[in-house]
Amino acid sequence: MIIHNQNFDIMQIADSGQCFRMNYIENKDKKVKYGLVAYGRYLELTQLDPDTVEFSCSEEEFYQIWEEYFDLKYDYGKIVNGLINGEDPFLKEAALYGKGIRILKQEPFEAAISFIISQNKNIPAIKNCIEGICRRYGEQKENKECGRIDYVTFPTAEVLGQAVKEDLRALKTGYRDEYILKAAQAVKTGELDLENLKQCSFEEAVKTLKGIHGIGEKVANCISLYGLHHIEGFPVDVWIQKVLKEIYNNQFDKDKYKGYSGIVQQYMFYYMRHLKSAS
DNA sequence: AGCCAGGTGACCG
DNA sequence: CGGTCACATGGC
Repeated sequence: MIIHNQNFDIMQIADSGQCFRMNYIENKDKKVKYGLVAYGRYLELTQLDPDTVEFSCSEEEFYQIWEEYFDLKYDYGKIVNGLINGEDPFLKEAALYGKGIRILKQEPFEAAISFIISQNKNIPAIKNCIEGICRRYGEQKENKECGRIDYVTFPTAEVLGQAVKEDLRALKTGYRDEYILKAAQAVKTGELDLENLKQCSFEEAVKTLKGIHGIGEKVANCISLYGLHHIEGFPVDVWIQKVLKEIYNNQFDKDKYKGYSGIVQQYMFYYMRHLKSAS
C-alpha cells in the first residue's frame, strides 16, 4: 500500500515526541523504515521518497485504521503554507522544518497513561518505561505480513488497573506508579470515560482529565491533543516554555491559530528541539 | 558527576 | 492566584 502526500514524513513523526512506540528499524538505499504498534496491530512504514510512504498492511487495514491514525484526510499543506507565507518568522521556519509532521489519533487510554509517565522524564526514558509496561501487561501477538514479527500491544485498562504498585515501580515508573494505577482504575470502572471526552469540548475534556490525580494542565493538553484529537490542545512543556519566553517574550497568542493551535505547537516543539541540539 | 527531562501535588503567603 | 519544593529515575 503506497501513499503519496507532501506532508507525511515518518522520521519527523517518530521524532516529534507525540508517540512513544514508533521506532527506527533500518535505512536501506536511503529509504528509512520505522515500525509501530497501535490499535493492537504492528505496522511497518518505509519512506520511499519525501512525498511517498509505503505501508506494510493491506488496503483494507489502511483505510480501516491507519488513514485515520495518521490524520491523512486533513490538509496539513494548507496549514504549513499559511505559516510559511505568514507574518511570524519563527513559525515560518518551524513549519518549513517540520512540514512532514502530523498529529496522530492515538488510542485514548494509551495516550493517557503514556503522558502521565512522560512527566519529568526525557523521551528515551519514556519509551523504555512504556515498552516495559507493554511487555509486562500487554498482549503478545505475531505479525505475519512483516515476517512473523512478535510484538506486544499496549495493555488495556482492565489489566493495568489490576497491577500491583510495587510491580509498576519495578518498571521504572518512579513516583508515577500510583498515578498510573489510579488512572487505569478510573478508566476500568468507567469513572473516567475517555471516549465520551472525544465528543465533548476541549475545555470540558481538560477539566475532566485534570480531576485525575497525576494529570495536570500539560498532560491534560497532551491527552486531549494526541489521544482525543482536540486540535486546540496546546501542551506547554519545558521546550514550549523556552519558545514562549525566548522567542516571544511571553507575548505569544495561540488564539491567532484557532482551530489548529495544536499543530502550531507541534511545529514549535519539533523546531526548538532541533535548534537546541544543533547549537 | 551532575544536571536535566514533553510536570504535578502539597504547601505556603 | 502565584512561587517554591520534593518527588524517582534514567539519559547524556
